[in-house]
Amino acid sequence: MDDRKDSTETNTTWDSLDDDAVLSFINKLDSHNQIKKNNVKKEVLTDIDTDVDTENDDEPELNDKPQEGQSNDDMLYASIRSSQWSSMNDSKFINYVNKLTQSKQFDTTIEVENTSYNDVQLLSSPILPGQRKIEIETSDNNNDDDDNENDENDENEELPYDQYDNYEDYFAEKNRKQNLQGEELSKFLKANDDSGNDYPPIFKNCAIHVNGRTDPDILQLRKLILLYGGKYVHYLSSKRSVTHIVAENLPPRKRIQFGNCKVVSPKWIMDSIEAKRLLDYSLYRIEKLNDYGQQIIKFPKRDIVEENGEIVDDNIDDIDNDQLSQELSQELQNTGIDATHPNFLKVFFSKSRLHHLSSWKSELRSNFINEAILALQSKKIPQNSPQRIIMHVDFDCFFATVSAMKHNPPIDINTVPCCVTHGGKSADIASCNYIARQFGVSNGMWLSNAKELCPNIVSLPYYFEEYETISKKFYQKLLSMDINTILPVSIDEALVDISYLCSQGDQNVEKIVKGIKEGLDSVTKCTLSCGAGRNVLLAKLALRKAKPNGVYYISDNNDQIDEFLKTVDVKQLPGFGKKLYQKLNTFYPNKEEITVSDLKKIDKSSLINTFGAKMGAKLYDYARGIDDVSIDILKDTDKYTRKSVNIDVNWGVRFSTDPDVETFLSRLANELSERLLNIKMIGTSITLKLSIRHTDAPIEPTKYMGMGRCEFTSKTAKLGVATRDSGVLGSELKYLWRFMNVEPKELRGVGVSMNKLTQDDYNIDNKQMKLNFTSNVNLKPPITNKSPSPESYHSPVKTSRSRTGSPVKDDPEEQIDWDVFNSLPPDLQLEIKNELRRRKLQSSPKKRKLYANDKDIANLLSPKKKKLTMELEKEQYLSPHKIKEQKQKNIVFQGIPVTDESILLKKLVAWMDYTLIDNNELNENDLELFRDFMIQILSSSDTLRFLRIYQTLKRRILISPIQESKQFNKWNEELESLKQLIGEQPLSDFQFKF
DNA sequence: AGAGGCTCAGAC
DNA sequence: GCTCCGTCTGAGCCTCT
Repeated sequence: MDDRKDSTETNTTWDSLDDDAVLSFINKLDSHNQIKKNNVKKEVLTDIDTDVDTENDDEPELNDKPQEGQSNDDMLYASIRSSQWSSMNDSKFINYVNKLTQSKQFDTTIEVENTSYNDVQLLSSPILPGQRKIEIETSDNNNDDDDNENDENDENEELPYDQYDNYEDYFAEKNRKQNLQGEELSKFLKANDDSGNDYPPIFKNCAIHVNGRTDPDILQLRKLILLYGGKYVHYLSSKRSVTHIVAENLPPRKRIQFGNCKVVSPKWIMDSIEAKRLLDYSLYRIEKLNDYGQQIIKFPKRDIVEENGEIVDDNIDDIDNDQLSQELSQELQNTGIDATHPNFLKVFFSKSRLHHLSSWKSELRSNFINEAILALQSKKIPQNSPQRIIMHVDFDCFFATVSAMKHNPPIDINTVPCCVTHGGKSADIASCNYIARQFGVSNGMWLSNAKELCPNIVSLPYYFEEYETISKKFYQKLLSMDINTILPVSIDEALVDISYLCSQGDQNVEKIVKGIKEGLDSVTKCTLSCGAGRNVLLAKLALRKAKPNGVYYISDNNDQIDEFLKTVDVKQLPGFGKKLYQKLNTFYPNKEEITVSDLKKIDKSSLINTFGAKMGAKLYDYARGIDDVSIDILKDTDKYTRKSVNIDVNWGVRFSTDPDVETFLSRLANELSERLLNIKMIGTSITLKLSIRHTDAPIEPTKYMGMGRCEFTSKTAKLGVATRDSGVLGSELKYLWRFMNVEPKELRGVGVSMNKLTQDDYNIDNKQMKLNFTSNVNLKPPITNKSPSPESYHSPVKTSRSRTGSPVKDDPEEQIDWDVFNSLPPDLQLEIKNELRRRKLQSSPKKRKLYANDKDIANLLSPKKKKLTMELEKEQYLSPHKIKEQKQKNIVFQGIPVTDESILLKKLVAWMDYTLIDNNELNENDLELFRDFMIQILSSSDTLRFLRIYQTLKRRILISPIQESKQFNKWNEELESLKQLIGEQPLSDFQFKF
């Protein structure tokens, strides 16, 4: 089975083969393996649904009714006990498992029991490759449990089920035998292991082996483990794939293949060559975190250095079992990798080309520009050249060139069509070379589409570090020249003022530019192109002409410029995209290609009418070759200071519940806070941007984990105080999320944006500031090492005027020392945040605008909307014979059917908060409507739902920061009377806790 | 008229 | 086997004051 891996690794250089050769090679191997497989009579259940055993005689009935107070595990085990599962054959068992696990009664989140490593008895150890052959005498002395043996032998090897009265006894006996085997193996290994390695316990009783990648089956597998009684699962994972899962305390059962997952016995592990290889592979790889950081077991005494330079901590005592279990269940919960994973952001950004592009750019804008300013100032280049010459220099298909060069073996960019992608059919092409472009391939295209156009195209991986390295050389080289100024455009592109250089020597601009290009070529070992002209516009247009691998200069002569512009397609103008083209098209409805000369014919006022004041004027100038944009970084420093910090995630966003989203928002807040810290800035305005699946778009877009067609919406909150405190940002984002009222399942993208930025210098100044809201919260002065001024104890809230010594109550400008804030206990923090919110809502009239949203509960509860609801409610009396479900659908509150429970609860909670926290009036009519609604639920015998709603509100009111107000009392009364309602119900078989 | 929020387009 | 569709800026248009 592993022959394939070996031969590919040792005998073949994959990279030298073209796609076809690789394919035929793989096919050969596959057919070879197929033959081998067919010689073995074995049940492989790859497609469970289609292979249903019709003989269901001994298949237990599934009890579909979940019972109150039982955990999922309880139910599973109860289900196992009550069934004769042990007497089933594999196919029946799997079938049964499937039914069980696919039925809705099992939550997908199953707690994994924690065990400490110390409690685990070392019964066996992994087998090192190339070591002596292992021979172990086992009690039943069967040697046929390896991969090639057949099922009937397996059957014989099993303990006879019928000899045992119950599962427990059978289990105990089987377990005893297994343990015996394990002990012997352990003894043997200990006796023969002279390596001095102290391996952690890996195998106890049984192992589940997942042969291949993480896939949707993993969830099923997780349940399977539970069904087998596995209490704790270790899993060893390599990059992107779980290769091995080892579960403790699995009751023995013969090997089972489940999809591509296997449950194997320890004996199999002992005997199987495949297992040894797997272990070897795992042991080697295990040191490396997989993409999502699910590194589980750390091996001591092994000095393996992580690829990206991080040295893995080898201390086995550091293993955090809680975290381990958590990560594991998280992994198994997710059928794919999506934004619910704790490490999603980190991994996602590390692989996102667009993110890299952006961070490189901002890095250049801050660090490089500063460096360049110093370098340029020290050079004292005369700025009084007779003519200004701007050069736009850019790598030819940068990513493709560098990836091809750094690939092993290197790809000849000039002969082989290639592109840079993550691989896969809907992977975006980040960059493709000019050979590929001849086939019609272009950047941004999906790989599958590119392959249709160019079947031989080679897909290269990203080498982000290499791009940076080469870019550095590029910029250093540019800086070393006598340039007037330089404006970095992106990692591979810069605008350079070469006026001074061109005024020296023989003053042949084209020759000078060519010299620069060749210098850059040789430094970077790539090819670049340069365009030059009297301004940025012309430089950019010239660059288009120069590409690839060339230079072009538009002479500084009005006639020649006009001549050049005539033929230029308007789409080449910088900033002129699809939408502007559509607008321009109204002037020339039938023209195929609109050129700049066509644009020039349109008078200025028409342009301004069509494109707006600024854009119209700009286009008017562009048509005449005029562009006065400056690239002088020495002069306009203000222009290059950051105005906003954004985080956008529009890939992998798949949430099912509000808490999922809120957790994610917290992570975004942390990330945002970190990024702000990096640039030492704070802000007063935060925006939440949501991408919501378009109603016409399919639930799952064609692009894997993509966003598909979406509608966009955003909402801004003013913070009232400049901060980057992640807690504040997080709760602000959650607050916005709540008010935007979006169904979590429909979310396809989330973005946050921090605006109104200022340099963070207040942090240094105000270490001593304290918090205190005298009315609500009694704060003890925090203990500080330094002795604060007496004043700071009494005026802990910093106001703009407090500096001058007269703190003013309720000043909206108040500022909080977040360091002090963070040192407070969480409950106090919460109180303070709520207090802040209350003040802000009252002090900032803009905030009210949130309530003007027509989705908001406050408006839904207005009389106009109420009528609508009444009409909806009337409908339900029209058809008395509807089935229960339909009847329930007609129980509606504010347009939300009771069946949309999560939306309903969200709305109710928002309503409650609106009245409690934000201290708005609780309308008597609204309350009545709500009461009617609850009574309807109760009379439809949907007591559980009634309870859930009740309990949600009850919990909410219990944690409400406002515990004493008119509204609070009203709500309390209302909930109390709802509670009474249940008491009147005839149904008494429910038990509830209030 | 000016300020500010939301949205969109465009660039890499 | 899928795949990493971010981030900044400026303009236009709207509403509120």
